[in-house]
Amino acid sequence: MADVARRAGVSHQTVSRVLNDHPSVRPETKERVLRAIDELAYRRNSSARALVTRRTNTLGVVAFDTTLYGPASTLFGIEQAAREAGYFISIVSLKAITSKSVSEAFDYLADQSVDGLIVIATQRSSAEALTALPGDMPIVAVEGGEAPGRPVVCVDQYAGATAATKHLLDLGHETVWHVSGPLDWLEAEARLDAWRATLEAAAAPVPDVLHGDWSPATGYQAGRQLARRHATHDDVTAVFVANDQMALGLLRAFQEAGIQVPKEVSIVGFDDIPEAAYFPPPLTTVRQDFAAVGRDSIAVLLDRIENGPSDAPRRVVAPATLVVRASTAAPPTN
Amino acid sequence: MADVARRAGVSHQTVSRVLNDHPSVRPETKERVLRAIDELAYRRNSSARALVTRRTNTLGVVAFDTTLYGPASTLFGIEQAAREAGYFISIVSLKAITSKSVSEAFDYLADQSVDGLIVIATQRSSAEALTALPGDMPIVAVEGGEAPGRPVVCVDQYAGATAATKHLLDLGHETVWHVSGPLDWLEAEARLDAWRATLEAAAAPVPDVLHGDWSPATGYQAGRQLARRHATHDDVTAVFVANDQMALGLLRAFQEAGIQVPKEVSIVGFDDIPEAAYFPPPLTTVRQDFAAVGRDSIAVLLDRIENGPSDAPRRVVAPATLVVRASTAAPPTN
DNA sequence: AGAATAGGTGTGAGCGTTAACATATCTCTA
DNA sequence: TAGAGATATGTTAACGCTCACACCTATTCT
Repeated sequence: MADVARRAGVSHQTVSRVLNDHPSVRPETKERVLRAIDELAYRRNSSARALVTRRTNTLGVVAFDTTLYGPASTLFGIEQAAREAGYFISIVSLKAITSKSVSEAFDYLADQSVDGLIVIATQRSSAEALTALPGDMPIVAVEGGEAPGRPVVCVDQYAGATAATKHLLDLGHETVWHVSGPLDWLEAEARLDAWRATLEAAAAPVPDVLHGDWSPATGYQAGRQLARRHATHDDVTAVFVANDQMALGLLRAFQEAGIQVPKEVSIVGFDDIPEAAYFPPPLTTVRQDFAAVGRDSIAVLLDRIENGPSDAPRRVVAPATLVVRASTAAPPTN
Repeated sequence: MADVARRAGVSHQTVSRVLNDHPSVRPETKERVLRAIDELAYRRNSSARALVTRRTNTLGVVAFDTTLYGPASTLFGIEQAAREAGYFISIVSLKAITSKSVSEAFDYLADQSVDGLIVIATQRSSAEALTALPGDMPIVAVEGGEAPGRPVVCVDQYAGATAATKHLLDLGHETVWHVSGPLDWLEAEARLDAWRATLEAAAAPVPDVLHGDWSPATGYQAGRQLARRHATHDDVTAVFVANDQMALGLLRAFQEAGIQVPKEVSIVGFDDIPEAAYFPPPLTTVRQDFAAVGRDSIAVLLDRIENGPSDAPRRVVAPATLVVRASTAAPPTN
């Protein structure tokens, strides 16, 4: 910086002013400084800057299983939004979410002096871990349920699951079965709750819930169970599956059992992964607006960083929309 | 730090020594300092440290379309390995890879003073952009072809594609068709080359190549073309598809055309995405060891950072293994 | 015309850490 | 027991930047 100042014939402070767009620098001087910067390929030292401003311009993100479509998309959205806002993103991708691993991740990122933290708190345990974190760092929970005192940004799981269930009821199905995700996931719980509430509101019977772990394998198992039931009873005509991957497993199990979708049984998934449109048959599912989640979470976090903690607990909800394809139809008329 | 020193009754330098595991500190003193650190919940300022050591302990990663399974998995592997090595990871996820966007990403990360850079250079253009980057920063290319002068870490695409093609030939197929990825992707090119070379080595005819863009949609289109060919000619019995998502599109097209897999036509994919085992039918495919790629790329990069640029251009290759499932069988005997 | 104001620029200090050197204490050997 | 060497600790000076303030020049107002 001293070199630049010398070359431009000004003081280091003026160089600093140019770098920070300070208003009171003569255009001519500014021009001269910029030229010097360019000629010397000068780059300001971010560490020195961070040392004095006490701001690293870096945001930490704690995520879990980022190879799944949902988390990966959320992460992507966050990264885009952060970069647009001029912030760097430092990521910790956890293999398991426990109170311990989350607080380790917190320590790790705090050591890096991040300005704020986004925790993709998909699981109940992580939402709990969140409340245990020191309170002086701005934190936003993404997909977290009620993290007391922390702002939360999430997709409207409830509305999405309601739309899915309602779609099936509206087609004329007596009731809708449900294959849920692991119940320690808040999303799984929200989808389950919405499904049940929608059935109850329609005075439809509420069948037993089948449980999976998001994987196609468990969807397949659930599918086999439902196929057996289909063979003996006659009341399985519609299934709302908590994500697309499990829905794929279900489709496979039904195919093996000779059950036609959607002629005999209708299926709705959740996520709208890129493959969903090419499932056999193309899957009716619920699409989540991950880009909006990314934008909103960054916006809320930056607000917290700049204006300090707000008293009003915020909860920002991104839309989820039903995408109707070929896996749903009216029930068979016996 | 001064507070800690005062509380422990030592100088700030001794505190620094304890923090950096300097050998010559009396255990008793160390104990006292550690207690003071703990009591005051002291955290060393990473910016100040970076300022004087000229090391930020941060690695930059430039990636592209991180919602795809491959890049997301690679990223995950890199993050795990970096954290294990005590480094932070700062990510830039590009929407498009051009020479311009890569060099912008470089500037962005250079402004953050990263100690080194990993570029997931899946596309030819990014591999080229790589060579244009300033030479004073340690850089490792992941999945890049020959980035002159830069070390490269990649999956053995060639061996994987060879195994896939050979598997089909060994089953008795006269030849193997190929649906490639976009040819500006180095992986697509390597898989194509390996496929062609394997056919030629076996003196099998080399059919025209069909082209897709990795998406199920283009796989579907390719599948329709092949289904038409299947109806008129009789020479489509085996297809090697450059990734699993396109293979899904193919399966769908074949199903619509009434072509049975694997009875009439065998299909092999590439990637082994989690869904692949539940495709109709379960897909024979090639699995890539992304964790190894992550580990290796970090290892090579840290080597460069610590020992300076080496004269020997390195190329580290991670294994790809064929996973045989139910989408491949011997050709029909007419 | 003189004073008040605003715009443009320079000076010095300090952010919290580590490196280099200086100093004090201990241990071992001749 | 003296003195060399190792061990343990303290002192001072950077690292490269921004902040607070001081200063100087124009311009405007009374």
